[in-house]
Amino acid sequence: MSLQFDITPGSPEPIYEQIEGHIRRQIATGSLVEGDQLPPVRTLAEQLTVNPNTVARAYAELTAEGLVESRTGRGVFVAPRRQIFSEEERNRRFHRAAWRFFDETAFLDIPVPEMVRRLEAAWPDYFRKTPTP
Amino acid sequence: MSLQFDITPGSPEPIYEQIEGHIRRQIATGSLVEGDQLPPVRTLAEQLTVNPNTVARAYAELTAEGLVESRTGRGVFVAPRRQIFSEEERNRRFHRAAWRFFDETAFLDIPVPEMVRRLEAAWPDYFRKTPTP
DNA sequence: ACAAGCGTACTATTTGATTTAATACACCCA
DNA sequence: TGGGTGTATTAAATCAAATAGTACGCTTGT
Repeated sequence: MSLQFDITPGSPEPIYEQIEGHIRRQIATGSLVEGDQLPPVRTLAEQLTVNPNTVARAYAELTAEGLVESRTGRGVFVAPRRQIFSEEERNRRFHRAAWRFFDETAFLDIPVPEMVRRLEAAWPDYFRKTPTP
Repeated sequence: MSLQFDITPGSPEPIYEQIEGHIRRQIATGSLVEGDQLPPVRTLAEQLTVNPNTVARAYAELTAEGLVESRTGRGVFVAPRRQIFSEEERNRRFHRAAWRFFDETAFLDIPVPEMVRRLEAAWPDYFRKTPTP
């Protein structure tokens, strides 16, 4: 697959994290499914005008997370979707995410019920982004 | 006030952002209210074992946001709570916060209704944190 | 008027992460 | 065997974060 996306070189978010983010989202939304091959390191690097090491780093971290699998000499493939985190870890992560969300929206003066309504409304939009063609 | 909190030096989040975060949260939750004076730059710097410049940077950004006001020669004080952002900016920020939240929770395998329920449950907990004594 | 306490500004330096660069190696498959 | 794959290594360049030290101007209380 060609993995159509661009990166923002000047961004405070490191390039390798941007790459991870794009791929995570594509897996989360089903644009990439189990068994799909990611572009070769050198190919994606050329496409993004970026050093192969940077792409390799992104792939390595996704591999460490268990989201993708690297089959040596063959390529990197989307892993079967399984329970990645323990119950405790999931709670920790949810808590962190929720607090960050509150931190970022506390000064928007949006009442909680309205906030929840807008979140529910935003979810399908997030999920439908980059739909499978 | 003494602003009891610590910072994590090894963290990927810069120290000045950690300081901003703590103060923003205290304002958001009412632990700090309009007119309250923040600790002097040098005092907070000593308390956190951090360079005064780092604290000054945090204060400067909070001032730029309009959350606090610097009265020259007197100190930095919590500003009157007003509408800080335009409608458009508020929407932009909500959208960004929502997407980041989805990014961070997409692999937790929590169904959306459960997610919303837990968010609503977490809100009072967030708000009651560090209550006014 | 003075001194103490406050925010602010400036320059210089250190430190660490990010990114690029250039190789090199091992594996898989036609 | 050869081309394509992931991976490892070392070196260098770049940039933001943080520290250090100093200085200036403002306000307040004496």
